Amino acid sequence: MDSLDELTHELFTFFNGFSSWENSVIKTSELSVSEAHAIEILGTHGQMKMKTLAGHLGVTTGTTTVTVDRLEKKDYARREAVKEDRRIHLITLTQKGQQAFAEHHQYHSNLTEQILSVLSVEENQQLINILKKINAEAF
Amino acid sequence: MDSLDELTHELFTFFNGFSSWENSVIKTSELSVSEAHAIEILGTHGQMKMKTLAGHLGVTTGTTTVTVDRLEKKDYARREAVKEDRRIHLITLTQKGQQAFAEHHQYHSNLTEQILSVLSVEENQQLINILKKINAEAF
DNA sequence: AAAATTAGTTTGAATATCAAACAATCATAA
DNA sequence: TTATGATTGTTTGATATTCAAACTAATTTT
Repeated sequence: MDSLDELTHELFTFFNGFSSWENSVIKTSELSVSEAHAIEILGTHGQMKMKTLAGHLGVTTGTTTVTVDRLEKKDYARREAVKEDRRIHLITLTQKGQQAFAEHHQYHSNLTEQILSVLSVEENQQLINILKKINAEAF
Repeated sequence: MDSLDELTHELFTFFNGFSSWENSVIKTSELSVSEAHAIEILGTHGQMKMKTLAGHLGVTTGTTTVTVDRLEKKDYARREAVKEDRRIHLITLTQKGQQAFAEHHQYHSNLTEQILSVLSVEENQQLINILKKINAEAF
């Protein structure tokens, strides 16, 4: 097996491990996968309009309407009117939504610690360095 | 921002980039996400029974029945009887299914090359080394 | 002011998913 | 060897997810 194949294999094994970990974490919450993703985006980037949220989620605005409806019903988010343009609604996390975001972030930190525990200090630095490069340039 | 937070951020940025890349690749095909996942698992591990496939997919056997029905209808996979135990069906990729798997694998290689292009030879080696450790021990 | 554009919602259809009930087959124990 | 129990996979009924296209309301352009 050449180096390209080897890296491909390790990359996708890693990705799949991450995926199933993420899914199992979400299943412990009261949220669906799409709701959890919306909360993560809103928590990370702050309030935004429907169209921007749809863009981040990679789905249509129609789908996003439904997701935000459910989040609103469960009191994780709310729509806020904008005076300057009454077509626009800013989606904002409620207290409960921010709480859920914080909890989810804690889970992420836990996984990172788990990963760190199998790496040396030097490897940790290498990994940060490499990920920064990839994130900035590769996608 | 401490080192743990920094790594958490880079890890999940990387994971999200990977996710949306994977989804956009699947959207170019005639396959749904769940069908593509099933093909990837069957292509990687070879033929297996429903229950094992369901386990790999992280869904119930009921859901897997539906997925395999569709793959069979589109001629990507077929059920094979087992003489020793007639309850079991081995799910096998057809020629067309293997073709689809090969194409998908090619996409994966392309992404890996894209990632490699922003790394030095040394960083490439570091990344393989680190991923191997994580995949073997962390999840 | 009319026409075109934009933001978001609704609708109708296909797919995804689960839990629970079910049918067929196999294994075990009396 | 039969009766009981366990396993494998399918079906069913319900809810969730998603999209494209039609639609409404508001804003911008001409």
